[in-house]
Amino acid sequence: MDTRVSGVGVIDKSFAIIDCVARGPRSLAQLVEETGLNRATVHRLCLALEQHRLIRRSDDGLFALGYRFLLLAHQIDGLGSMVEAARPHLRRLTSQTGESSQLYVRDGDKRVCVVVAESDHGLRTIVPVGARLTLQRGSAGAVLLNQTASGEVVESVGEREAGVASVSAAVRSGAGEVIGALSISGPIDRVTAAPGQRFAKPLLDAVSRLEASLG
Amino acid sequence: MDTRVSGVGVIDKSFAIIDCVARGPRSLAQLVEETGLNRATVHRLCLALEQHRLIRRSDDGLFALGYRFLLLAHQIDGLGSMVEAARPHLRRLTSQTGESSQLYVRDGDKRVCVVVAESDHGLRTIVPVGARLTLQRGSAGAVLLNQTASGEVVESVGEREAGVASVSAAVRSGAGEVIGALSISGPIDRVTAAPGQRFAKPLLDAVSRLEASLG
DNA sequence: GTTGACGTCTCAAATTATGAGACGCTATTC
DNA sequence: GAATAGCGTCTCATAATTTGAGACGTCAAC
Repeated sequence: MDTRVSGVGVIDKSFAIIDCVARGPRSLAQLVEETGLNRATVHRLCLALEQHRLIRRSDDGLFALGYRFLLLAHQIDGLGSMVEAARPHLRRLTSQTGESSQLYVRDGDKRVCVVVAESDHGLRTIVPVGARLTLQRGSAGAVLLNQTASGEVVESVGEREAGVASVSAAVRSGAGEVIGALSISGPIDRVTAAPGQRFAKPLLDAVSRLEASLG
Repeated sequence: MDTRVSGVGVIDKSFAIIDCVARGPRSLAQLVEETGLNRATVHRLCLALEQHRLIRRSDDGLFALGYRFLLLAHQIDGLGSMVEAARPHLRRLTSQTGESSQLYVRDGDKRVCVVVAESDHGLRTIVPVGARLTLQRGSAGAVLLNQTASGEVVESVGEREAGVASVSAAVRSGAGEVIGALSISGPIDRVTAAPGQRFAKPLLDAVSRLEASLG
């Protein structure tokens, strides 16, 4: 595995190791094999990452992700409170519509899913928290590119993934800037080719309530 | 600031920078001042961390925590599903008892708070998600040290923090090993000096339901 | 117009990180 | 029971990376 990402070798190698461990607990030997790094190097970097609580040792000696990531995730500026505030609104929206809902924020030229409420259907769109998707396709992307007016929704049908349709609306701060996109998504067969028409009202209601609870 | 933690200089310096940024967005100059590192070094490490999406640049040019921590937090082995499963149980427990509840997991000689449901009281115990506390004091610590039997609760009064009392019970896996501690906590004035007597039943009920929903 | 502080960049020098190989332990095989 | 293989851990001479002084451009303040 070519571990070069940034040109700072130790950071590149360390996060190559962390990426392996993020897929599940692994032995030192497995990390050596998967990263292609020298065994002494992997060992030394694992010890250092362990001291920083980015990696931990499970009872059977395997290396696993450390809990420090949990704390760091909650320290992302402004995200913690937004996520906590948004969760009940997404649950309620999914309960009302019967379809999964997601909240996205913009990260450079991508969007990141930060809250998810999944529907009970056996067939449902799965977007895990932390997933990074393009801004170029999907209704949430257009919303986060600031291409909508307040009170307006965007729908997309089969843009990001075949058979899936979605509708999104912007979540704005008190100052009016777009801070997130709230989406409803599901299979076209169920949400129809006009999810905007079908879900605009509950979606915009949820946006209004979320904006109110953010202050 | 002495950045040495593990002896691997680049990791130590990088996480000194990340710790500063975790306290809120900062300029390069502020990071130089707070870490005591050379400006060129901070700049170079910030660019590398940015490429790894551990740091991002906000609109006004400040360095902020990157969203990759959100994804990594959700990839901590087994934690994501446990946290999702636990959340409604903690909300319900807090609703029933009127006091805040928390779920802890063990991390070496510490415990980490992974789910929180806060009560509505103006006076309530605040334990943020990600907080790391000792195993030596507090009811959850004793539980995670595997010092309790199934169906038993542990209470503590003023041990970890003056004026606060808590009661905890072990959450066990299907194989019977302790995987977490569910706690109720609040001011002594309200939860009394015998929180175990007062809350054992709803706490153990919540534990049973949580264990059932974990599989 | 001048000055100071900021972020960005370069590259010679300084320092750290690397990795080959040794070691001890444990499980497996004969 | 002995031999072997593979694991994790550790050392240190060498290789490679990282560092940081200083130059540069930009912008705001005076």
